[in-house]
Amino acid sequence: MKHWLFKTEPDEFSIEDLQKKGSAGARWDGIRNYQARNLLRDEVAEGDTVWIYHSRCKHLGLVGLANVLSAAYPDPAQWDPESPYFDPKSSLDAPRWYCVDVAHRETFSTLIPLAKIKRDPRLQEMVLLKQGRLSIQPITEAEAKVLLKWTQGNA
DNA sequence: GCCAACGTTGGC
DNA sequence: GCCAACGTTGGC
Repeated sequence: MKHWLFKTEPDEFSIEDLQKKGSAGARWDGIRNYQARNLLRDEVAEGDTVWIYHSRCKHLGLVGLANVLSAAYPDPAQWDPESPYFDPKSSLDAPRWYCVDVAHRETFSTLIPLAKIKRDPRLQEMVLLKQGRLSIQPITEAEAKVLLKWTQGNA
């Protein structure tokens, strides 16, 4: 059971939006970066834990948890000419982009700010801090333990 | 909203 | 297959 960090811009799709989807969850689509795609397609599994991160907004940080409902499947948006995620170079027999379904589990009563993560010596190796521009990224078991401690009593 | 960093595209 | 131009991400 792995831990992942999924970034989202709350102006586009926030944890509140995810919560409104209930147990049916939401399709996490529109991933158009090969490194993120490879992680989604090859490593993200049903039952994994997703830490939702709000990026490009006033309150940057981890805002809650979600469950992965399905292993990756081809993102239908890549074949929809009306979609902003349409990719004319992707064919039906060789899908280029993948997505997963996730369901809201919990919203933290107080977010874990990016600044707090940056300050903790145990979290300096987080992909979040090491590498920008990656919207799907792994969180190690040790990192997750630190983060989980911070959420205790916050649910 | 700015802009640095970085991934992608496409001409050569 | 190089690399300049371009587009996007994402913290500030």
